[in-house]
Amino acid sequence: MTIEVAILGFLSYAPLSGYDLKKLLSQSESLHWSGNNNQIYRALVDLHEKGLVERDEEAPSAGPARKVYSLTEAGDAALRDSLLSAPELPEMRTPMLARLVGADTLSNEDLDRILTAYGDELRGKIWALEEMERRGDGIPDLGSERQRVIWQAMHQRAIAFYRAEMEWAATLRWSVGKIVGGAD
Amino acid sequence: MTIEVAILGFLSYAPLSGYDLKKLLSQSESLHWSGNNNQIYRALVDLHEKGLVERDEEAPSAGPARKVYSLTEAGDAALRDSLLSAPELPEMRTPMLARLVGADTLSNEDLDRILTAYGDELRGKIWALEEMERRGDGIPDLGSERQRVIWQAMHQRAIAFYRAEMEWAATLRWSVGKIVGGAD
DNA sequence: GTTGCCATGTAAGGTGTTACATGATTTA
DNA sequence: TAAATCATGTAACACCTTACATGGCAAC
Repeated sequence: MTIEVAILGFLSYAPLSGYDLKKLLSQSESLHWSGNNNQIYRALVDLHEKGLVERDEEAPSAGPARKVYSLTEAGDAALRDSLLSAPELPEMRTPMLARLVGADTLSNEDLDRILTAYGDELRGKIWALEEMERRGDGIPDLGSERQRVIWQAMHQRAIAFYRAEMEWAATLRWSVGKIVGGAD
Repeated sequence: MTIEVAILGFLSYAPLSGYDLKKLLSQSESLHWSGNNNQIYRALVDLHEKGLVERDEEAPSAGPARKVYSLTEAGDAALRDSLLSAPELPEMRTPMLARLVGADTLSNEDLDRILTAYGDELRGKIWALEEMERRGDGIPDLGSERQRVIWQAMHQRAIAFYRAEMEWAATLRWSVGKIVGGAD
């Protein structure tokens, strides 16, 4: 379970509440997590049952009750184990590719329009991510200098992914445009 | 539902059975589909109930029974609609990024080892995809010349994705190696 | 006094995977 | 005769998302 690894990772810096984790996870673009609660609170219950995290219930003098989680020794070991286990390959999910299966039903104009719209959408996303970077948003302020390099690289990876997709769409648009030379 | 779009797309070329579709879908790397049956046969039932496909049951003189599906007019319209609707952004799922959240618990050596192993894994994947390409595998033999350019581009996109990830891992390895200059 | 943030959780459902189950035909 | 391919389907479960539900505190 990939979210559990991320949670254990974050807890390796400091004890955190579910709410804290939710913010950290949804903040970070490259973790591409929707920000839903269901998953996180259930993952924490699960990790607690497995003895990988400890729960500390704060009875607050002011503000809402918080449950603060921290790594146990077993949790620390489990984190190391999953970091050192055989790496999993990444995957891309691009609905556009599924759409293009049926592209032969489209006129050249429509196909061009679609690829252009896709490129525009991607440009917007890239712009937003670059803007985040400029503001220092989306990059957790946790860990060593080495780790800060890693956070940066993760963010860069997300940007590069969208940029590659944008360039791919532009190239494809050019290729299919060239074939028919304006026919249709 | 992204798989339904792909199915409608394939059916726009010719009537096909569930088995045919299964082969086409799992063949194509960029559609990144596991090849499971559950999904596909249920999707076909679903599309049939919605009136988007027609089912033709072949009573065969030899061989097993086949149910051959073809697009209805409504199906054709639905396909066009989904192609022309607002494009969805792609996503990458990279478990490695989730792992790297906890990278600060690792020594420089271990981190280096992990990134190296990841790069090797990616290299293997890229090699396999390039091999497929050389053999003309993984690219459906369907549609116009324009469409063949699209199939090619889809395959190229998958390769480029893994290659970008491999280069990213190498760069990160170099960056973190530089920071500490061999310390630990 | 209403909006926004802190903080916890649940319900329902969509999407996808692995594995199971069956049986005929073709190829080595 | 054993293995691969053709062909259909089901069961169980993992993962992830949207939306719902509740309540206190802070700021404007």
